[in-house]
Amino acid sequence: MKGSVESALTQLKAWLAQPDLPSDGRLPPERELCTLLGVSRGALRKALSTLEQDGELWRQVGKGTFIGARSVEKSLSISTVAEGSNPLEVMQARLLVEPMLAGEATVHATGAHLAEMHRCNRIQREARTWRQYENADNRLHRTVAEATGNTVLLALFDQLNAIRRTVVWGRLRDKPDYPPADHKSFGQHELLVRAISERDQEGAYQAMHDHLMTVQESLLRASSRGSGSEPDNF
Amino acid sequence: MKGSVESALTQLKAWLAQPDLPSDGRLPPERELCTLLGVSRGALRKALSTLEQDGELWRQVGKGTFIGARSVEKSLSISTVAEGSNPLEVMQARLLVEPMLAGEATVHATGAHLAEMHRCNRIQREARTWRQYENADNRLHRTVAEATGNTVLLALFDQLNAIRRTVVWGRLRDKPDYPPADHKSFGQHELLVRAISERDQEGAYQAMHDHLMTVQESLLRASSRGSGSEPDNF
DNA sequence: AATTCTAACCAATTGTAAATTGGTTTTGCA
DNA sequence: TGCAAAACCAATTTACAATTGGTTAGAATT
Repeated sequence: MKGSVESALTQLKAWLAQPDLPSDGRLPPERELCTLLGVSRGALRKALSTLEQDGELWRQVGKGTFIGARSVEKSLSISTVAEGSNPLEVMQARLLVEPMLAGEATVHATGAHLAEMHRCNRIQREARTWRQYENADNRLHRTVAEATGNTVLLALFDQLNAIRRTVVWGRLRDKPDYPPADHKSFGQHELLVRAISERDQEGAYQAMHDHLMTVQESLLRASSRGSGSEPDNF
Repeated sequence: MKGSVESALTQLKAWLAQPDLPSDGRLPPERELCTLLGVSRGALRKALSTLEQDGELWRQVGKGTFIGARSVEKSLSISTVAEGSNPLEVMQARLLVEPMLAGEATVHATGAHLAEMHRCNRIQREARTWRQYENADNRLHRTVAEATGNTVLLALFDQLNAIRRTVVWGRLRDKPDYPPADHKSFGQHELLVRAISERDQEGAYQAMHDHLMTVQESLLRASSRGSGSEPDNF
């Protein structure tokens, strides 16, 4: 009959109105529920589908059908994301996000931000250990994010950074002992800070993009070189 | 003999100095390693223990023994970020992030992604309740993030979305009962999906940007109107 | 002829039991 | 007494079967 789906919808709504449904918001599997309501599985599924579009329940393969809104805490775990990712993917995300942050920083950066960036540049030039260089690099990138003046963007950067660290952790065994000598990054970092200082939005975007491109290139070079350590300040 | 532990420590350090140890930093299980080094398990364990106290490796039952420092997962609290933010700031972050995601989606979107986006468009056109409309909107935006094919970008979008929901949580009084009638968003959503379908990167970026601009405008209009409900699908 | 129902199959997830692994205790031996 | 070997324990991973939402093909019904 034609109205079988509507009938199923009615039956389903009536069943959901029951006061004694399980407290975890999970309703029986479709194969049980359809016999319980005396409708075919197809009709039940169409009824469930409309209720899902209304946001009154949500379904997931292998898990079940649940009342209410989907739980959000799914992919917020940094380690979970990191496990399903790889250095190249993180790098490409950085290539999209960080130049945008640099461009935004040109609009909102304060004098304190600029001073801190210059300080990072100086520390990098004078760095004598890899650790010093790396710390200054991290600090510079985060200062750019701070300079956007947007706490949400800063939180996103921190999330990206945490994912990056977790992805790299375990892969990078032995870091070099000394900072890079003939390194492009020196000049690129200074170009970046200059562009932000001069409120050159496009220039800052480009400088950050170029810098991350060289990082990506050395990353690719390293991974193609085999199991060797990943270089640069990735 | 007395110096068996010291012998084990020496052997172990020599083994760790090997250049071809596995890249994940994991050592062979104790039962293998002790035969490998020709020492008893007890002596090996004492040697491992001293190295662990020195922070040169860490161990966990059932997992293994690893070189380096334990990974630390510091979880970034969404509610903390949300408390120090506001709807306008979230909106500006969206304006910077989501058009970029849309542009990237044009490169990597699969047929399944496009089908899902069209489905969201259709549901929005046919929506009869606000909740239906809002669900489809959320779904569409998330599908765009999925279509980037980058799990890190997807995680960042989820983070941004979670912040948005938390920020809006306490401020949104009463939602309208019916979906928007003369709404710009209809056309904008369809423009967006069309641009992604046609692999028009710049067009997708622009469409998402325009869409979010109208959302922001209505948000500003609402907040200037006083304590009234924030409209649209913010 | 069209629709709907049934059954089978698929893919994601969960549940479970066995195997693995670091930590501890017991036993054997010199 | 001291140490090595074995046995045992608990946390974790792995392998595999069972469950569950999603899909498709063919039979059944109208």
